Amino acid sequence: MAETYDFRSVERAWQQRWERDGIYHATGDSGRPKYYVLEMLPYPSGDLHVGHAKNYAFGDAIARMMRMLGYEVMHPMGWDAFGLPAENAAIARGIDPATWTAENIVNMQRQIRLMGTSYDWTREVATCEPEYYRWNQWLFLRLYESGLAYKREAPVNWCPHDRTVLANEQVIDGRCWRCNHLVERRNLSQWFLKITDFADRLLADLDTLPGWPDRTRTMQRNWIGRSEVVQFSFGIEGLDDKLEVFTTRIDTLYGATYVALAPEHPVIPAIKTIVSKKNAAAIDAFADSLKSKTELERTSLMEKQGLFTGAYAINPLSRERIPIWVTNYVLAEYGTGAIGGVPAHDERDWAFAKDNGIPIAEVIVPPDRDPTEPLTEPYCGDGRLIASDDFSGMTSVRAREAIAQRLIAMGIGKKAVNTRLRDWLISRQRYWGTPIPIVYCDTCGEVPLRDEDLPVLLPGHVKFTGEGSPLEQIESFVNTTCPRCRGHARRETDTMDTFFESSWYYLRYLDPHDERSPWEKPHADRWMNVDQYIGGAEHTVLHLLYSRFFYKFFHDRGWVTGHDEPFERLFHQGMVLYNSEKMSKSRGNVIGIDETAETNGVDAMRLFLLYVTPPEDTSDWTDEGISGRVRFVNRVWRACEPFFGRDAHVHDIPAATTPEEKALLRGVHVVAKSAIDETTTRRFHYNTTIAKLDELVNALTSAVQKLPDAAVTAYAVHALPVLLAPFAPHIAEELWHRLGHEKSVHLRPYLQPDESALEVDEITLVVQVNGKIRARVSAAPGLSEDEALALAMEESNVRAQIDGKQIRKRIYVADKLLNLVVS
RNA sequence: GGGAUGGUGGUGGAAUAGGUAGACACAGCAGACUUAAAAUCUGCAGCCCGAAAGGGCGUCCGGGUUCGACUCCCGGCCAUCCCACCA
Repeated sequence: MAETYDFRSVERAWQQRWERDGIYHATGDSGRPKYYVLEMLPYPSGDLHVGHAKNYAFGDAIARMMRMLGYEVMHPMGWDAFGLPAENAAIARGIDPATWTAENIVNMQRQIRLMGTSYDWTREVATCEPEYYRWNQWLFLRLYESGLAYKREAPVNWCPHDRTVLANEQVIDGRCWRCNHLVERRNLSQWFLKITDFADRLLADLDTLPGWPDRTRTMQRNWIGRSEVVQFSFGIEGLDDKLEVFTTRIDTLYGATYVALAPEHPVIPAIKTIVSKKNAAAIDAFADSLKSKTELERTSLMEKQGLFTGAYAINPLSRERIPIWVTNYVLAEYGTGAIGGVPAHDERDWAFAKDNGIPIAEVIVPPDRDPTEPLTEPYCGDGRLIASDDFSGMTSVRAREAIAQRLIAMGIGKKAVNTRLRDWLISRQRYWGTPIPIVYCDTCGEVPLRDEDLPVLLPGHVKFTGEGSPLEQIESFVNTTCPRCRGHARRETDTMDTFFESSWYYLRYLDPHDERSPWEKPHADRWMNVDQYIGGAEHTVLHLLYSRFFYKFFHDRGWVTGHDEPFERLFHQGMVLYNSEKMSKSRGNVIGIDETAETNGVDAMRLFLLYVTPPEDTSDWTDEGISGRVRFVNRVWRACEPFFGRDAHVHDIPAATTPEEKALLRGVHVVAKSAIDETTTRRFHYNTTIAKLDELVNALTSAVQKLPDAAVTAYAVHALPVLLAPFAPHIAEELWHRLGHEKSVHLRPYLQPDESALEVDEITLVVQVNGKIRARVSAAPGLSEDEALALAMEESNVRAQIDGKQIRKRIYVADKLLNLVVS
């Protein structure tokens, strides 16, 4: 009685059964080797679409494969639940951020369950729960004690109308995204984490991560931006102050024709005292004109602008007197905020000097051609120095060392390492985040809370006026007592950047209900490090760098041991388009999980997402494409259906006699080999495995017609659910039970490929003459070279090609190819 | 400007130690079943010449190494992504 496959009821029924039986729970004491596979925890934004589904289908396939290969698999899921969208929903629609977030979590949990994923839900965490964020605060206190958390003034984007700090993403064309007022740069007192202390290790240890994509490692290297520099000082004519600058090209020092300062440079007030009133006023006006500009505008979008201050610096080696300028192109936040301008040998300095009438001056390191020929563009390469006193004649490499030593000997220079990486600003003047556990006491000043004071609870049901941080306006939150002197104190009202909690959540999963510590070390010892981390490439720098920083801190404290990197292997899955276009709500072209599960089924969706492209590539969701996988699922069902209810507990590999039988048996083992190889090599190109599954099902469909009683056919039917289990878990389980098996197919070992089943008994020998294919002959494997030659010579085509010529050389690749070189 | 990655039929892709290019699928065409359609099943299919046998060309372009190159090397072009005045 043919019944069609009713994926809707089958899929739902098995999801409930798996959940009830807890088959994906990792206890940690199974005695099997561990494998920790982790997908980046999602932000609970509302609804999932097939782009998310690709990530989960992929991670789940790996988790299921590893389980079936004998590992105890840690596969947790949770919610990166603090953040701005919840607060915006609160402001826009009057919903409490906690409520909005909780509703989204419920919905997304449902959707992720609906995908039939094998998460261990007993380990679920949500970062907005006090049970989670109290450990944020606890970790903050440990960082504070270690001197790694500190407060200082920093320039930030400030909207004068809304009286709040804005994230860079909230500044659109220099204006506030909500009120459209011009955004200013303002110095505010902010909390920072001293990630720069770890710069050298974060850089060097990238070499210990061969399982990361090269591109990601390169980007982190560039982001950290380590350079070895010489730092030295110019004297200022008429002042005792020294002007610290640094350079990677100290060999060009004799070519400096000006010094350029950032407008915020601390020496500027002193300079204003020694120049004319007119100059001083001009300096202020210039600084004001840049004040409203964001860093992006000041650097990338604007022309290089500058103003001569009226003051002069003295080149410490040449003793030349050179003008001091203020400019927009020198960054206050990088290095010392001042540079020596060498127009002849630096592109930016060249452009600036030309625009502002500053002399290019002498060439110090001429290019390899005629040194008397004037430069038409800056020369930035190395060379042999001229016009540099006793350094003349040296190569750039030698001169860099010699000049550095001279400056050091003069007591005004040193070698230093500079990084582009800046300390991590974690303060946010927002409500929906972890309160920073610091109070400001009227008498003791800045005081950290004690561990027993934690958690500092985020007050609920706050009013959003849209002006400033809501926490500032809640008296009962702000006013507190000092843990040191019991006097009056005010709480810090800034909250933490949400990247703080996502920098260590992978450890909380291991011990999610612990009330005495963020995690107990034995759990970390059992499960760390994450063996395979999966997530989007957009987190290449921030999240992955912060997590590495935190893990190194934990390692230094002895809270984790082993390799001091959290993620051994990293995989960036590609995104999903719909008909080659980005999915977006405004376009109305989002393919949701609910709809596609309803119309096509979850197994078809999972198979399609794994099949269209290798997982790292961008895939294109098309209606035709998904219907191809729906057809495949139905074909699987039809092939197995005649065997339902038959007593056929087939486990041993049956004898296969005819070529068709052998091919079918081989097809089964080819799939098993492919699935296992893709997993163990960590290539994860399951698209090729599924293609081989297609071939197997095609062969099986015809075998069910032509060889319904062959032992091999029944064997293949019973093998199919096992092979399919990691990729299409529902139909695999349903078939498995219909075929008469009791236990879940997901608790079985994967099918082990058998060498003799994989053997072929006929090969195609390719015969080439001078590298061109002239014939293909079938033969039994194991041909000798002479036998191959004899077979080749039976082909009239081959004989025609070598007729009248001499065979000069024979190349024989066993069972594959014979190439005859003739002339 | 710097860096990374990639360029294969109408389409997505396969070819993972240099050895049958285009597996598998989608779209297409033809046939079977059907009153018909859908579904399903079978077959065809890189391009050019040829009735066929067969031949020529073919993995962005140009060179090179090799008996043999999608694969390795050199030079170019194009695309995508990331960073971009970092001294």
